[in-house]
Amino acid sequence: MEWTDETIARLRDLWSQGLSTAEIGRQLSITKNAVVGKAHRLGLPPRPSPIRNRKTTDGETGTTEAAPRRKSPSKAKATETAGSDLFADGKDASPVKAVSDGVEKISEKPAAVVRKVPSVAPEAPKAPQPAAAAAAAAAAAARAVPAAQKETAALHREPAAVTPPKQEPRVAPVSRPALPPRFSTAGIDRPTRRGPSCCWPIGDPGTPGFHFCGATPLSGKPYCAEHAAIAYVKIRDRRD
DNA sequence: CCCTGATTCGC
DNA sequence: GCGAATCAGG
Repeated sequence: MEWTDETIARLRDLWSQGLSTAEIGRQLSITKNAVVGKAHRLGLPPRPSPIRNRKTTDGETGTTEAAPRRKSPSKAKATETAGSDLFADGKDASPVKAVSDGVEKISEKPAAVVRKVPSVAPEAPKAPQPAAAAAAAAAAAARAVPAAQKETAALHREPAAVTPPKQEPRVAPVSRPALPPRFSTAGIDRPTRRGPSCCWPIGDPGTPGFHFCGATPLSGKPYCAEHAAIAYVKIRDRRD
């Protein structure tokens, strides 16, 4: 992973918006582990952890030993680059758009939806805490959507034709080259100019045409005026 | 099971 | 510094 200014800016932004690490990872086409790891290294404020504070400031139990770790890390590491050729050949993800046309509601850019939800609070768009809370709630809501649809599908299940989707609710159940997100930002065009630039994603992350807006952002915001309007205010029909 | 974030530690 | 493996709670 090449941590450019843009990716770091996006990480920071998405992180502060309260998106889950996995969600951020999906947008950046990296794993949640990478997101968390980088966030820590950047000293980003930790968000409410689902687990208990394993380490209190002080050793209190003393017997806090549970050291079963590592099995064969190098093995998993080795396969890392092997799968990348999946989309390295001529086949790109061009059919994605066409196929996803009818199902994009439940699969395309879930975070984009999330991003504009907290904007429904016109009073305090600046307040970090409420915004983060709203974003978190929105994220939960976004997750609930596909889940609800899954439930509905289950309820109306036909005895004849049932295709067990198993998981991946965010991904269209239709045949599509399931995004091969392993795509470094290396090939993505980035602003030649140094300094702040709008990091609004254009296109689908991980696909060949993906790039960032690159326009001059509002001061203090990671997006330009146009995209900041979409990101922070107004719930509107957005078309890329 | 699924999800989440946190931590560890080989690279 | 990076991130997969792992842990651990909901």
